[in-house]
Amino acid sequence: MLRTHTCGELRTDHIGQQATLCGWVDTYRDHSGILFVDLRDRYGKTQVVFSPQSGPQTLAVAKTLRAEYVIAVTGTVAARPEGTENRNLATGRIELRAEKLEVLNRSRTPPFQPGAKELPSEETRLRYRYLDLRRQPMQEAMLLRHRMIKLIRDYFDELGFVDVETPMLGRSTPEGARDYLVPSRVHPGTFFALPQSPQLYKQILMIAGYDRYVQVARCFRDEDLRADRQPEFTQLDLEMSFVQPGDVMDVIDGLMARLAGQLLGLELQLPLPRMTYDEAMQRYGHDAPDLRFGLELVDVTDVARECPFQVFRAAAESGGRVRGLNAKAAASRYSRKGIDELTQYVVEDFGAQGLAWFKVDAEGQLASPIAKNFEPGQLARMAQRFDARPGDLLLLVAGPWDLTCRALAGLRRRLGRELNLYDPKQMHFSWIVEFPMFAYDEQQGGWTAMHHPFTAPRPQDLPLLKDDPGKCRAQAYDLVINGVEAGGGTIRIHDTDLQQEVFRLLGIDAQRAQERFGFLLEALQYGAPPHGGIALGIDRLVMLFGRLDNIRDCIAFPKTQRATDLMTGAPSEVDVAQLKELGIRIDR
RNA sequence: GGGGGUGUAGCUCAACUGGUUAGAGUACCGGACUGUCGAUCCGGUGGUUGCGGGUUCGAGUCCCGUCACCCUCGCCA
Repeated sequence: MLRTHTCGELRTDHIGQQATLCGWVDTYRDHSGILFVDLRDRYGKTQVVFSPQSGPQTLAVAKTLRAEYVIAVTGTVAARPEGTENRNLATGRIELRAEKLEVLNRSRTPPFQPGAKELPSEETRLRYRYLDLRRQPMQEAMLLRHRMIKLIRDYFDELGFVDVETPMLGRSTPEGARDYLVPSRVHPGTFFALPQSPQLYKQILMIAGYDRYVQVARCFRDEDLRADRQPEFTQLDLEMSFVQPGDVMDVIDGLMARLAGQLLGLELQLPLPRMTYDEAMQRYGHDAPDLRFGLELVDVTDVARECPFQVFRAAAESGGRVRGLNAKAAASRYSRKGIDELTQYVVEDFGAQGLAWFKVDAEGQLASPIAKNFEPGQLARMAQRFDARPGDLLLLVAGPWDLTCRALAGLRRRLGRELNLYDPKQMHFSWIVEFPMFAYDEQQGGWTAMHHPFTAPRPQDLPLLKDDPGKCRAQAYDLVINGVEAGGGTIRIHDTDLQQEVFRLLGIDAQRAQERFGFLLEALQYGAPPHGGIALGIDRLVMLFGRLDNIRDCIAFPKTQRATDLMTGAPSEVDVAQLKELGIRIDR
């Protein structure tokens, strides 16, 4: 090693010792006769002092040092003179009195300094990612990620899980997300697809008898990005044989308890709370509700049906709902203009017709421009239903069930943030269970799988497959942390006949099923054990545990929202020769 | 595909309703300084106001188009 210690290591115990440090020049303070350099590596910072005692040659070279130069300094560890200690620095009681300096590498003037307070634009950070990754917050995020994955691997190893790698080059399955395709040179005109998840492979592993499988697996989905979504992401993927939903959830409960304990010092109460999908939609309008705060939805469709207010009555009479929420004590917080903004939000983002509102006056009466459209008794019933108290603000949306869910869930999330209804440091873990098997696709006019087509229905719902698929519930469970879907899983179908029946319901005819999933259908006929599993988004977990608000901040080399890499310039055009070899011609 | 935000010096930002030569901090360059730690002090360099077009006597500012980045709806089995 070129160094004897790291830049975060030296303490008063080392006083008098010779030491050699290597690192980057974080800052330098040149006083002509004496010169200070804060030398930085990922372990910390140490002050190096160059003075006439360092020798004229060394001092002269030190004067040429600039930000981000890489140097090796040898010297004596010394106590700082009284009164010059730096309490903000772990190494602040000592300094290295330089005797020898070697410039290992110079740096161009960096576009930004990793130690600076002001953060450059994210564009600049991504363009010069190697500089950004030198920043302490990024190094902490990378370290947190490393520690989390280490804990995960240890945990599953203790439980007897086997880590098996599955292929990155697989078969395209147009169901679900768009695939990233990889052309085959050997078979021109054909393509591999990068995995959206190792779903089918892990089921095959169960059939192969591996019993408990785990993998930290890279996955790819060619869909539009979000603050918590990358085209390339990492899943904790696992599968178990001979299990029921509770068995999988118990394993994850244990993992979450360990991660929360080891990484955050939080003790989780197990089992984690479990709520059905129906209850979540009823109470929060969302299948991944943020349960750090209440603000539950209230249904007043029955009142709306009788009231003269046309907007409400029409919604109620056409099978829709009128629901709303009570922003406690928020009437003064939102002016007319503020409410207009909320209205614009639900209208533009969720397609609501509008946002009805009431402010609760000092007498507990509902006041609003639309109040005249209601009879006093109806207003009183609504006030009671919302538990309206003076100073409250009631916000209501009328429309089809799923629209009221989406709009009010969005509104609830927004109000939770704007009204500081929760402590940002708080963590809430819960399960949402018993999802519907199918969702009806209005455009295509048919059933689609809510999770994926290999999901097993609840045994008691089997008759519903034929009679009323919409009511059929799956053996499915999602882990929700702070309103973020951290992962989801299901018990799988292990019976060929049932699998074929589900395919039929989804409009996947026998021939297509055979083409795409024939290998699975075949494998199911060779002694498939009952099995199920789950996949958790590791990037999201790191984001949540690190209290980051952006998934890019916990990925070393992330993509932009347009799925490009600003550092490498990927994706890029390729040589005509490469295309020719693959039998591909670009049409544009 | 839709909605919104941002784009001015290497970086972070400013520039009232359109009006003189587009400013500040920082970085950078030069000078001074032997105990600083966001060092300080003096001086200096640095601009295609993302790009293209238009309106106007005059555009960083207004209009149209376009590009990039971010947030979001759709999408993400």
